Amino acid sequence: MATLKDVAALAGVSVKTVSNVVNGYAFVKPENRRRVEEALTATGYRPHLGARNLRRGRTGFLALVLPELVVPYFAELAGLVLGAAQEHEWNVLIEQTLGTREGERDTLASLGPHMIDGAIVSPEALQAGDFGELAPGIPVVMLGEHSVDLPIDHVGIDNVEAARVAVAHLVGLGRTRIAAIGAHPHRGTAAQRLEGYRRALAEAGLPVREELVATAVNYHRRDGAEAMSRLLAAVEPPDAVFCFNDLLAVGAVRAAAERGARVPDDVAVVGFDNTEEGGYSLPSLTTVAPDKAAIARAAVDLLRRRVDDPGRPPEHVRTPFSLVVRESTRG
Amino acid sequence: MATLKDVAALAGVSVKTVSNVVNGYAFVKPENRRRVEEALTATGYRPHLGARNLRRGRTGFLALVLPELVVPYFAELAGLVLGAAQEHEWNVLIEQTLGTREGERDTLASLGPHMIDGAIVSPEALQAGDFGELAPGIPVVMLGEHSVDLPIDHVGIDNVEAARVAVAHLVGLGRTRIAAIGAHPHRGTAAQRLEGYRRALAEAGLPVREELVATAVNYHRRDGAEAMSRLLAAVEPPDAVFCFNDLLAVGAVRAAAERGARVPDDVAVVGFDNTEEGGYSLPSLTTVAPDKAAIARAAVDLLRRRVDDPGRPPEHVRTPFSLVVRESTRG
DNA sequence: CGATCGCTTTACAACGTTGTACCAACGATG
DNA sequence: CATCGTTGGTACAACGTTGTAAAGCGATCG
Repeated sequence: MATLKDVAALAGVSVKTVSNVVNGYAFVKPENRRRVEEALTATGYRPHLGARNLRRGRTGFLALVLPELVVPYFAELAGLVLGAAQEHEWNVLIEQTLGTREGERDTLASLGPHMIDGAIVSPEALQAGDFGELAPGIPVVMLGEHSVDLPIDHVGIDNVEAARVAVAHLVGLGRTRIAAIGAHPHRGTAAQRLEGYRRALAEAGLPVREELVATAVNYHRRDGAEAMSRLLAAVEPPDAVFCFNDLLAVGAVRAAAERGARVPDDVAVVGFDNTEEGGYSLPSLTTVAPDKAAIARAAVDLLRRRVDDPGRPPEHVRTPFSLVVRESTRG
Repeated sequence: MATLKDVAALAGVSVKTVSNVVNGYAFVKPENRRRVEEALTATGYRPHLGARNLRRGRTGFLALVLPELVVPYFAELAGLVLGAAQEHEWNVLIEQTLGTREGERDTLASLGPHMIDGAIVSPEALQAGDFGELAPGIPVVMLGEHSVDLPIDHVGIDNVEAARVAVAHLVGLGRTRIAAIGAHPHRGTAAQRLEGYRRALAEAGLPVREELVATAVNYHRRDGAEAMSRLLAAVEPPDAVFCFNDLLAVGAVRAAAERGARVPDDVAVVGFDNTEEGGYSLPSLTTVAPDKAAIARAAVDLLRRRVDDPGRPPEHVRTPFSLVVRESTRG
């Protein structure tokens, strides 16, 4: 592989001059610049990023830390982050934590301070305080949970409001026994969506029945199906369900079908995330649609600014969302 | 951040001795080893991978090049590759090509020879000859398409046989007008699955009707839906459809429902890939289930061996598959 | 008792790049 | 004509790591 040395030899100039041309330094004699550029293409020179990193202290890598790629929301998000990062000439290192707190710890620790310029983290189990100790000095942008008290950059939608809108939609259909699937003791987003759920019920003058709030350990299809089965087996089953993500909703729809409950006639279902899958399921899912592209873009932009100026005050970016109404809540 | 120098100073030994301890060199006096290890933990030393790369010539990175993360099959595969790579102490760099030949070219070219130890590529549009020129000297393992003539390591299932089995299953249900969705002029896997389709029909003494072979530009849900709509609009619609991946099948099922065709009563549907989504769709999908974990493991193993010994003859690994029969073909 | 051997450690150089310091040529200025 | 600033170029060191060569040190052998 061609190095600066090779190119310099071919062009008849010093190594540094070639480096200057490569880096767009202004004061290079046109004649020399031409010669160097020729030599550059002739040798097919590619800078050695490891060496550059060693010298400059920047790696050109960004870590995207998320629970699981098999969860469509994260897969879609990852794709968008990849695209956004490319525009900043960043390469993306995707790390799966598998949703465990340990996984999130290990990942951040193992990446070390040298390998990445910064990280975009979608925390699931990670607690607030963990960040300071785990990623000392690593610029981090958090996704999802909105904890204003943390001195960390953050991007996300207003989860409380989004959940409220979703449940208000169910209320608007005339449903009164509205269940929630996805409560979780240690997840920030779960708490916020639950809060929005409560708020919508309160606004409608409906009571919050604890037996209609189903927890979900993970947010997979299986968990949604199990929760829905439990709910439908009750003496007074719900006439609507708000699921904290689309996967839960897909599982819930499936479980409803298996138990002979019609969606939306007997149970209306609302999901969250607007994954493509929800648009094709039978019935198609009404869902909260966060602007994922905006999230990805904002996260990368924020990280860029943080890297360029580590001292700046942390910023909280709220990205827009909308409610997409489809068959699962349309008589 | 602590460097070897810092650790050495603290332990009162030379830098190299610390390096030796870090790298597990056998001949270090126990006393010194102890002191170094203490200093190591005291300083929280983490090797600088860029520097190590520069020195060793290995980066510790592996590129996973695939069309799109939003396609569940690739998301699942990516997750598994991430896991398998971890066991080899490899970090994974995921690159999306978006299925275009240009994307695949650019990706391989931009990664350059320095950034990665090797690449696992799931080609979609890339032509056979492209590899030699694009990735000169980069160890590559190909996934999916099985082109024995290429001097490149390769992992995949027997696509022809898998397709044959899938279609034979439909034949076994007594279906006679069996359609195929997913034909594509430039995709190796498409050609092979089509071949398996033809073979199964031939074995059953059924004619191959060209009007029952639907092409799909991409392999997304939308394409499956469009193809299914076209097929069902025909004078003599099919009574079964073999889709070249699960996404196409999901789209096909949706289109069938929209046109009032019952699955499987009116049209039986078989997918390919055994994505989790297919197991929860209504009806759940009968599908060809490649052993994705085996594919991921084999690919990483193969790459490891190729990296360690660039001269070895290329190997073609066939991973197992099975047919998972579910509601979409069960009366 | 000197030579030899195995273990242990170290100094040094090098990987490819870029920042710093410095030098040289040049035209313009006083 | 001496001085100065601008422009263009180079040599050198350093980023953190590890391979190489070599040296120090006991112990063992002839």
